[in-house]
Amino acid sequence: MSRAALPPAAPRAPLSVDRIAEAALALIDRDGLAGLSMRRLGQALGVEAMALYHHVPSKGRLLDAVMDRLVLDFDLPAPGSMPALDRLRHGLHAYRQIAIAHPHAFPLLVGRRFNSPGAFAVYERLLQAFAELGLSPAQSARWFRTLGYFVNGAGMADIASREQAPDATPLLLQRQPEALPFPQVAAVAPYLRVDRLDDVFGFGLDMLLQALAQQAAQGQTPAR
Amino acid sequence: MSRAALPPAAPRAPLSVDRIAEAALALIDRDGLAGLSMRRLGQALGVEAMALYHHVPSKGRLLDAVMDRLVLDFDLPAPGSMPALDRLRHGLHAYRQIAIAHPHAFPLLVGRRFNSPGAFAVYERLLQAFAELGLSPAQSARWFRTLGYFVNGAGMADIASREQAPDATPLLLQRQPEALPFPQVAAVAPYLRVDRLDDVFGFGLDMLLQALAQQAAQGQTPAR
DNA sequence: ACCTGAACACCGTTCAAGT
DNA sequence: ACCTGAACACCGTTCAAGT
Repeated sequence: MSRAALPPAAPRAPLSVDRIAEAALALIDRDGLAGLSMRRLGQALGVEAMALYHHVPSKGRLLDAVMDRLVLDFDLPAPGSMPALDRLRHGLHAYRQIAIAHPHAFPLLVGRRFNSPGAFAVYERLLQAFAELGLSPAQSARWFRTLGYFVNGAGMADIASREQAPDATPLLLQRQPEALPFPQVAAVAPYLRVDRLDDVFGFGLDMLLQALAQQAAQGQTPAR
Repeated sequence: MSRAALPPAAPRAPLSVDRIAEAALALIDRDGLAGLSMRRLGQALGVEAMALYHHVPSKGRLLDAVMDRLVLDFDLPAPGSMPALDRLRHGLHAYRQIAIAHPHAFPLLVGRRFNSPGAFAVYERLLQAFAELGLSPAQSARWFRTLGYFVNGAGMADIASREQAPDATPLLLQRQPEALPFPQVAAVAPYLRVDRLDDVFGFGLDMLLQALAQQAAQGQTPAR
């Protein structure tokens, strides 16, 4: 019924927040957010569920730890490595890849407040790029949020479009869009398909970064 | 223990999907998404939980019905009422208000696929505005998604920034930002506060609608 | 210090039964 | 046709106990 005890020569690695978070992410990736329970996580780690509470005070804080783990995949180039605008473009594409690589975990980044030191380190790099472009703190805040809104919304849409949840509504859009009583929707539907999501993301991001560059140039060379 | 039976003169209103969805939304608004259970919803409707399954096949489909109810608040002006760009601006501001009015339910709109007839009717109106501006179907799809990413991301950030969930991480940003070891974050933090969210949303939306107008004008008057 | 095991107050959903 | 009640297989978390 239970597995044979390991020999003392290979003792079980001790629990730690990092090890727990890593296992939690793996479980979420495999079974979805709803598939993560303290009991199943304990099982995956070879331990009773209640043992986890010695390292993590609640499931909420465990999810925060998973976010900290996730943000490590946010590959935002360091200042000096390339021009600021390229760093932003590269970084935001990498951020979207988190949504694609971890579709069940990504909503945590969007829906939960994220104020850990690791998160702040990423924010700092983003804001360095804005400052390098000559934006004021007020303008930096606006662009920080605007770009964040875009990439978070894009990631969520990527997930909602791709995911075939067992209770999801049927995908009316993917087949026979011409049968719909909505002519505009029917005409546009082919361009809303999942295989166009890369194109759309690149388009929207370029649109925003162009406007950002334009505004930065204006700020450095005041009109008149 | 149980409430007295109502007299036959005032028979309990019969259940219906709409009545169930309305009660579910009220429950979500009051107690959060996690506070919605079939048992508690039944209780709110004066009925056993299992009675709900005669009108709704699963909790997933119930959530779809709540989305259908929510989208009724999406006040997107009809064609002819005002210029296309103003309709878009008005509609997208109204959409954000859904996030602010129903912070616990809004994530459903962002995270779940939304292909009901009511949703298509809204999509149709949005796409009519793009067509009126002279966008091709391919361009309409790009702008439809780009604007959708922005408003969905903005709504989620509005919620995450405001909500004081019991297990949320502390709000390092709101107080003593100058104590952080991240100079750029410290400088920008005052402009990231909750009381600046209206300003940020207006800014980002204007940025996007400007780019959209610019592109529409180019499309109608081919260069050279 | 770290982990276990029982218990509490919940879940969504199935099923057989009532009217 | 519509609703009930018991049951099944789960939850997060508390608490007292073990080592």
